[in-house]
Amino acid sequence: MTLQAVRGFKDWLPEDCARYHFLIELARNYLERANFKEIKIPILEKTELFLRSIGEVTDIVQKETYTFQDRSQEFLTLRPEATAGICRMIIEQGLYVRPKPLRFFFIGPMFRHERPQRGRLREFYQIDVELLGQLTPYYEVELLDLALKILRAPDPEKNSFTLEINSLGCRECRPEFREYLLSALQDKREWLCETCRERLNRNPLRILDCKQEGCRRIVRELKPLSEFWCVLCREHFTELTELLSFVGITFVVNPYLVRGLDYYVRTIFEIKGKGLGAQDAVCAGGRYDYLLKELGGPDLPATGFAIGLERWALTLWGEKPPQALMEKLKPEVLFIPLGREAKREGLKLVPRLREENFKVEAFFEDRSLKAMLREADKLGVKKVLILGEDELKEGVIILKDMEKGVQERIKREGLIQRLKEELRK
RNA sequence: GAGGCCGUAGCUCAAUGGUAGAGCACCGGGCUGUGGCCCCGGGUGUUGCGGGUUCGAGCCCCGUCGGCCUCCCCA
Repeated sequence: MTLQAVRGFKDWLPEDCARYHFLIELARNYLERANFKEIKIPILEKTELFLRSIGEVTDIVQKETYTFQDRSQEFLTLRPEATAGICRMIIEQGLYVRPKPLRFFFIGPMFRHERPQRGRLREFYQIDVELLGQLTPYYEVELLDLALKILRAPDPEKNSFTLEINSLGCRECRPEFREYLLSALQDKREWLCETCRERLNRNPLRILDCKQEGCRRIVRELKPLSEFWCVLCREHFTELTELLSFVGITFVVNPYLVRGLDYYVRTIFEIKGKGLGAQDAVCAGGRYDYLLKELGGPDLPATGFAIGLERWALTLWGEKPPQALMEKLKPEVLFIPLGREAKREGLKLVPRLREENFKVEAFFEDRSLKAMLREADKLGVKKVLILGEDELKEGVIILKDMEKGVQERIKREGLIQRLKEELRK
């Protein structure tokens, strides 16, 4: 192979467009009914935006993003996520003065320079949903319900998604837990795995969801994060879980669910899909009450989630899209002209049929009727129109039903009416 | 970024270090105004790429690119 796509970047074949567009349209439909407004943000942002939003753990930006300098030596980054860009937009465009809550959603590709594996590409699509305002737990439940409804909508019978939630506490109480973590783990340092020893310095919360059995044993001995919640955080979480039960949402409280970044507070969640291997979070989200202010905007609490489009499709259908979706790719009508005059006629007839909203393929090649009918068969087309010299003379056209295998010579004037009757039942 | 497995035709996969194959797909014909079924014919290939070992490499070694799996990271 002399030339190939960049690693981790995937082509979308017609079949891929069919299934991804189906999911995107479905999500868009749900979001718009919940009064979320679609927005678009640029694919490139100044690197500084991500440095400031991701904060302390700056090596994430350096190691995991596509960052480069443009011709004027400015550092730019292909967006690795949507939240930072949307916050920048809200501040820059003054959207925060609009009636609260603000409800926005964005659909587009994100870029992360990570090692590709199943369900993890370097270019991948997210459906990103953000809700900003004075956020009571009611809003959070509304949002969780919406996320689950969207994910389950393509196949409501099948329960392929499970919701996990946790609370990280707030600025008042989380530092206390962090202190406790550091001191409690200090004397157990040597039993932690190598990466967790590194995490002690860089990102201690992450030790909670380490996958090594040794670390997990140690973590289970610790006092849980929930013991450190302040009164407000405790009340918030209690009300949240009570409301989730009230509306009948099944969930698992995972006390070891954490986020790597500092701006997350209180409620965080993940929705995991079945059959995805190690990368099984189809949807992840949480509150980021401090982010807008940290980026120089107003003090506006916020929460949101992002659905990974490719993972969503993988959970629903695996590698192969369902047959019903593929049917939409097939044309309804195929025009086969025999001879020069018939081709000329076709140039008028075919667009006319398309104006009537039929999906029409047309062959303008010099091939045998047999060969073209063979193609028609492969296309899966329902009706074939054959126009030859005899038909031209008589002002008729052959309408062939490919499923029944029967054909009929009908008057040209009656063609559209006839197709409507047969295809628009 | 670390480790492991893998890479042969469009696809799925065979081939002790000794002449690269099968099924499906595809192309041509039987059949220049009638599809599917059938029959006949065609292998369509830089064995990912580059080097090395060997009389001889798809197979062994090194490098590289890509895929998958686990870790890292996961905004």
